[in-house]
Amino acid sequence: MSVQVNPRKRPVQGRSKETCEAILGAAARILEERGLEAANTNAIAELAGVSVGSLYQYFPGKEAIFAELIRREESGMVERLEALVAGTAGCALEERLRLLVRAGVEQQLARPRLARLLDSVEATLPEDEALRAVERRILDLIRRVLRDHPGEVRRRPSRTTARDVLAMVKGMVDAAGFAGETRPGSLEKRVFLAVLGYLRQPEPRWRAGVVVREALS
Amino acid sequence: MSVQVNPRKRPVQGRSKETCEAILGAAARILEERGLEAANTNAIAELAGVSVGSLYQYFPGKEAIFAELIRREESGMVERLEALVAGTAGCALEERLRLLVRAGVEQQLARPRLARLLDSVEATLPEDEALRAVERRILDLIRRVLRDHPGEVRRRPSRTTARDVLAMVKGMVDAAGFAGETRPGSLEKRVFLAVLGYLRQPEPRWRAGVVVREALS
DNA sequence: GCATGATACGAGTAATTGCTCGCATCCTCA
DNA sequence: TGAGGATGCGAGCAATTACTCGTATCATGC
Repeated sequence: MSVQVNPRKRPVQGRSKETCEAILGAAARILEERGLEAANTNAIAELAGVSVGSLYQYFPGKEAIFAELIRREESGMVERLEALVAGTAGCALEERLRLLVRAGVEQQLARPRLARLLDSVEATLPEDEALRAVERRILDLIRRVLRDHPGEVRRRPSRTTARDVLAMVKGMVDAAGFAGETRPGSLEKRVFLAVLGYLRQPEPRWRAGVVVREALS
Repeated sequence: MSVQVNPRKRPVQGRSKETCEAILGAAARILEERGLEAANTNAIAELAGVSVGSLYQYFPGKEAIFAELIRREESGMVERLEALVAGTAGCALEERLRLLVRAGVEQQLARPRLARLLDSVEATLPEDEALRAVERRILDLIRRVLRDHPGEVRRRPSRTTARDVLAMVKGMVDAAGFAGETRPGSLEKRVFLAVLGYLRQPEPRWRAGVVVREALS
């Protein structure tokens, strides 16, 4: 019943490493070119130029392949972001946010369809502690930046705020990729504005008595 | 090869309407409770209490069922939103946005997993003119609201701005639903702040000479 | 009530997909 | 160099899934 998402056996020789890479690369290409339904083990093995037997030697099933792709994508991302945060410790909030946004946009726009699909596949996979840890690191990193500039931000540096920021970035970038935007410049600027706007927007002051009559019958 | 997403035959008698509804309801429940992989035609028919033969009488395949679910969801949404915009013609921008956000949040949070899955399924379906039309109506509606309050918004009322707003709302609400948020109040407020912040955030003034040294080796 | 079309049924078939296993080949190291 | 482990192979079986079709039942108009 339950789905196994961990690799079955670690490759030790050089050629088996290549086999694994070929499998992962083929899975990625099929996902982005033909979609999730087309990404079955036979098709992956064939495009990889490898037999199904070899595939199953290293992965217990296609979910494990997807999971490995996600792990690589996410951990590459988080390491880039953490280096960025560490390397801009003295910089202004706007500069740091701009760089973080740029990294996120570039990552997601490099292979938009693949990134989008991996995101949605991730939601269907069983809980993976390694992935949860990476997710936490990203959220913590956002909170750290917010905490470094207390006077400039009106949102609390909570997990919720971090999740909101991450979600709006992902949402906007995914939509842009889907709509065919490929030049990162304009998108990056808009995402940056959105993030900054959310963090700086003051709580609205309720003018007493302003109640909207229900607009629907 | 290509996938047919239009219904095969319109039900004319009452009982066949019920059959169709049962099929659509069962498909929705399987999607939200067991995920996309489990939503095959046999399972849908069984849960609907209907034979596969009956299912295929009205839908050429499972994709057509999903497409119908999406069409209903989207067109229900767009009609609610359009009524809202029309009914608040004289109101302040903030009130109108708040109501729009509320409608979106409530819709998506009513059955978060289903809404999320339908969104990702939609991306894999072939182009459907009816769905593109609904999408356009939503974007136009956002642009109309922006145009109604020219002095209060710093973004152009373009398709891109509308897409950005829609994407950040969807992104935030999806993430919140996935994280287990069920109370709409707090989420609604944060999404509202994000939208307002994006629309009002001024373009940053570049202080000349502020260039960030590359933070990575 | 009966003729006709609409609706429902579900066993059964074709196609797809997941996965195994026995055997061939390659690599490493003593 | 040869023994043993690592790697690769792919035919083929089992399980799943999509879908059809002959038959039975129901609804409606006459």
